[in-house]
Parts: sequence; C-alpha cells; structure tokens
Amino acid sequence: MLSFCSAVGDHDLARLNAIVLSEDFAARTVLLVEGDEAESLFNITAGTVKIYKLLADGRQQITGFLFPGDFVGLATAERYAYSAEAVTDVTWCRFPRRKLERLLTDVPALERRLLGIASNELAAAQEQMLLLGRKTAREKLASFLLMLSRRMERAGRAPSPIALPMTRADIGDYLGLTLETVSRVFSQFRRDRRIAFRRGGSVELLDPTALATIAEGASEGL
Amino acid sequence: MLSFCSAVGDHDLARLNAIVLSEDFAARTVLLVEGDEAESLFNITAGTVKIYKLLADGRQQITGFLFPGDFVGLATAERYAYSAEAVTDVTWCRFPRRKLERLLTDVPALERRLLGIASNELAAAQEQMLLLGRKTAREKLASFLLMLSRRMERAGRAPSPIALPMTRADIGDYLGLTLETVSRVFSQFRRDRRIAFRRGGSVELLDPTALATIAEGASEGL
DNA sequence: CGCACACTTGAGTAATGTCAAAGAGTGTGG
DNA sequence: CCACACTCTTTGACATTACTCAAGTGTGCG
Repeated sequence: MLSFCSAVGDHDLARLNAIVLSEDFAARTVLLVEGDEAESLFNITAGTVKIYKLLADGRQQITGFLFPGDFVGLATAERYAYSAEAVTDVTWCRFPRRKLERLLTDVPALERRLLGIASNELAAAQEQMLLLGRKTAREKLASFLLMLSRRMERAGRAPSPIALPMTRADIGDYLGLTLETVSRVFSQFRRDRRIAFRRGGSVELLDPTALATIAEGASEGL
Repeated sequence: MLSFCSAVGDHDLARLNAIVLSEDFAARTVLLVEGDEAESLFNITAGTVKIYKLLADGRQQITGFLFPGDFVGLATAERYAYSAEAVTDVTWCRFPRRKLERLLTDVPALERRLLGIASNELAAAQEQMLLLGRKTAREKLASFLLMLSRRMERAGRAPSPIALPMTRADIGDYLGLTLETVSRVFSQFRRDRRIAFRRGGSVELLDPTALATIAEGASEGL
C-alpha cells in the first residue's frame, strides 16, 4: 500500500481511502475463484495468500505467495485469472474496480505505478518459468529459500530466519514438485548444514552463498 | 501495432510514427541480451522471435514465442529481463524508451493500453507456469499446439494448419522438455491421427477436440 | 491425553532425460 | 545438376530423477 499510495497527492489520497474497504479472513479461506467476475482489486495488509490454478483432476500450480503490500486480482480482464486462498489469517483492502478505474483516469501517476508493478510481476513470472522448466529439485528449493530471504530484506527485515507459513505440499505445488521431494531436499540441506529449522516453522539460512551457488545451477560438486 | 496505435488520435499517431524506427534481422540473430540496458521497446512487424532466459551451464528456458503485433522488451525496469533471438527473419519497430515515455505522459490512453497488454501477458505467464509445473509431456504438447492455433485465430487466420517455424529443441526449451521427448510425443499424436505434418514445417490439427481434452489433463483413457 | 495433521523416511516405479545412430530435408559448390 | 555437408528430426536402448505408495514420527490443538 505504501508504495501504491505514495504516488497519490494528499487530496487524491483521501479519495483513495474513501473507496477502500478492509476485510479479515481465517486461514484456509478461499478468497477468489478463477473465472469469477473481477469486481475488485485487493492489497494485502497482513498474512500470507497463495494464488493458484487448478487442472480438472485436482493438480494444483501455485503461481505465487503474496505478502503484505502485494496486490491480488491485478488484471484488466473481466474475470480473475487465478484462485486465491488464505495461507494464514489474512487482512486485505478491497478496491472496487469501477471506483478505482475512475481514480486511475484522474491520477495518471497511479496508472504508471500499476504498470510498474505489473511489469515487475512479469519479470518474476519469467524467472519462475526458468525455475519450473529447467531447474532440478535442489536448485528449485535453494531458489525458493533465497527468494523468500530477499523478499524479507526488501521488506526491511533480516534476511534470515525466514517464516515458512505454508505446508510442504504448498511449497511443492509452487515449485512443481511433490511434498515428499520437498521434504527430502530440505532434509539434505539440513544434513549438509546449509539450513536449520527453528521453532514456529521458520528456517535459518546457515550458508546463503552455497544456496545461491546451487540455485544458479552450478551444483556439480556440491 | 494496430491495437497499440488505435488508442492514439490522429495528431498523436503522427507523433508515434515520428519516434518509430523499422529494423530487419536475419534468422538466428541475437536481438536482446538479458541484463542489457533497456533503451527501447520493440513491436514485431514480421517474423517470429523467441525470448528466453539462461542458466550458467547453458540450460535455456524460452518464456515466449512472439509474432507480428507482439511487444518485445516490455518493462519499466532499467534492464531487459530476458534475451531475444530471431527464429525466422524478423522486422520490428523500435520505440526509443525516453521518447515513448514522454508520449505516454501526454496520452494516458496509451498507458492504459500498455497496462492491459501487460496484464494479459501476466495471465498467459501463469497459464504457462501451470503447464511447466504440473502437466505431463503429452499435455504440454497438446496445450502448445492449441495455443498456437488460438493465436492464429485471434490474428484472423485459420486455426489450422499451424506454422511451426521453431525447432524441436526450441519447443522443448519452451515446454520444459528435451527435443527427443517433443519428437516422440509428436510421433505419438501423428500415429493416433490427431495431427499431420505438412510441407514447410506446418502441422494440421486433425482432432482439436481430442487435443483439448488431453491438454486439460483428462488423459486417462486416451 | 489423544486425535488430526503435517512431516519424514524408505522401497519400488514410472516418466522423462541421456546417449547414440540413422534418416530426411535443404542449400551450396563443384 | 548432382553430390556433399549441414542441420534437424526420428527412433532405440539405457539411465536417472522425481513420483507413488506406504509406514511411522512428531507436534499442536481441542
């Protein structure tokens, strides 16, 4: 929100606040369903959200884990391109689309901000395609841990330990692996003293440099 | 280009044309390198372009095949997020970024158009993540053929036969497979009379319905 | 305290990758 | 014009990674 609102002047900020609505949800609540009419855009205030797509037989691909400050439902299309579920308890702000569009027309700087956000997401999506299509299980998990770590840093927090509010199954569905493979690779990293699990489901990165080497595919002798 | 320019009035269209520069390239020419300064945006006029990311050891993930009308280098970031190479001979229009930005400021409708394009690409990227992370080789190839077919239709052409200007290796690098697996699945589809190869490297979809069923993961008894 | 639920670990399997060789299509120079 | 050389493709045999199925171990919550 901060980065979004900072493009708005005082007067327009008041208008932005006027159209915003705060909502709370318990963990595991389904927040959006792919194909539903996209009548609002949301910005996460607290908690973790997963966005995902499903195949007919139930196979799931999580396309992103979203944290406070991230947008859900970013699309100019009529319908949501993905489903969303609360991983933890979640609070978000709702921007009714029609009101938001009027505001965007009046404040072009907001539109440019949204374009910037969308093109960043596009770059992240391409990075994820590289991961899904070409990386091994080890490389995927190392990349995943580092991505979360960098995200913590960008949010102004320490790069380690990292909170892992999602299950092994969710991590697998994000990386294109099974939960068993995720567990096995984590165990391997733990045995090799590259990570350590802490209480409350968080992970400490004991050797970020080694993880970065693995993540980039130089996994030969490691 | 048409869809982009149609958001511009006559006077502004003249301005748009004034900043545009047409360029030609032979097949296999490297057009952009990931990490290079993003000083221009491009719109393809003729030919096929692949955009891709590389790992240190040479593994490649193609994140998109782009055709006439598509944009290359769409990013607000300082640097290109991907490399690009001409699959066939290519012609494109260059929009110097600084001049384009001035134009975008003057014509907010253009910016909204770009936001729409970016959010469509985001939806396509998520569909591709589902494919890469969760679909089998058969499902991937069926999805790929249908995607190209739908793209032909949207461009106002017949949905079949489809031109396949890229190599099996490129298709594999797009779908997260090896070229051998691509070839084997194509052979299987051909034996099952779902597709037929025509002269000049194009494919006819003999049974689009069956392919659609396979693509969506209902591959049980097929 | 005990019941879920998530996680870990093991054994065997299946899908896809790797290595290899031969065939088909295309362009070029003798 | 044909033969050679090149690249791309197909197909086969085998290897490997990650998946499936299964059992057992925490761990937190009611």
